[in-house]
Amino acid sequence: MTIGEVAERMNISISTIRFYDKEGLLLGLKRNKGGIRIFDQQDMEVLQLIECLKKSGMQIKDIKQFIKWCSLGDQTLQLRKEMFDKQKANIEQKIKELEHALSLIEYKCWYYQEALKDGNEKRVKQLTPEQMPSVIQEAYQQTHHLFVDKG
Amino acid sequence: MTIGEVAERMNISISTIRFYDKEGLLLGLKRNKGGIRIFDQQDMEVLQLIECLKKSGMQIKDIKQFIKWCSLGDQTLQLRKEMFDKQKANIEQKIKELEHALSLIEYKCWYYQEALKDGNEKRVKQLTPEQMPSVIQEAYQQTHHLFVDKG
DNA sequence: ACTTGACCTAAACTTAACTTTAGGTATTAC
DNA sequence: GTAATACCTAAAGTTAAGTTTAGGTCAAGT
Repeated sequence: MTIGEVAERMNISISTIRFYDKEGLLLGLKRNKGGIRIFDQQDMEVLQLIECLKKSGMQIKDIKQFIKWCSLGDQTLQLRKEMFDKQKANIEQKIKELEHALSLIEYKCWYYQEALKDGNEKRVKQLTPEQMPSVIQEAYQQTHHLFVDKG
Repeated sequence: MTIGEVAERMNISISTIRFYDKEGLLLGLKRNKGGIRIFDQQDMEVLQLIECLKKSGMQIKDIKQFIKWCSLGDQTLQLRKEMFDKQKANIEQKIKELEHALSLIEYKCWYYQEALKDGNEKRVKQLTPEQMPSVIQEAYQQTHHLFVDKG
């Protein structure tokens, strides 16, 4: 496959793929006699791995390091394991933070929904936790130290 | 409180706080006669809200927009609600992506742990899902289309 | 009086991850 | 044969979210 086909299939831009190649993330990528990149199934899989690791918050330079380690064989197994152990902890932490943020946002969604019923924030602002739906109450109790008077 | 005290308490750098102020995120922040910023409890709460929204992936310009809407009163309630509804969907999507990435990473952690027992990847590379621990099997089945031959 | 420390501003710099531009090659379509 | 396409490189530009720098004010301590 050519770069254009890969870009369309995977929904990544052509320039991004070339950028990854330049950065050394696509080790072993073949070219034809004219210098044009030819992608096979494995190259596609590397690209998918890159996208997944990026979504996990890993930086390009670390993905590059990992890919380089892969090419160096068994003596880098320990390093690769440590990298993933660390990344696992990173993701778990991120998920926790997002869940916490979600609590706040869910409270806010409910808050504004109530405020809109009245056209103003007076009533909802004065509600005590006991007067909130239990789902919101939980969100509120996790995050109410964050709430601003202004709403 | 002064900027230095706030920075230390909240573990944000002084320059970041000044940057937020310059960007208009700290509307209504007072100064003393010498021009020095004086923070009260409400300003701290706004800062906490900013940190939380940032962690949720919201951009500074959107946080700024929200804060501006707050200052415009009840006619912006609908807009504020829509912003949070949208942000709620964003976070839920992000959590899903992270959980998917976590599956891959958990598989990788297990993979390298097994590989290290042998000093190479030969055995672990050939295992079928039935031969994996069930937790890993689930992760594998969600993500095995991503795996590269090289490990 | 003078030095120190905490504050101030404006403006330049930084970093990551791309994207855009400018100029060139090679294959296919008419 | 020439025009349109899809590819190529190197280098400059972009954006977000800060950080750093340079130069200045002000209050407190010695």
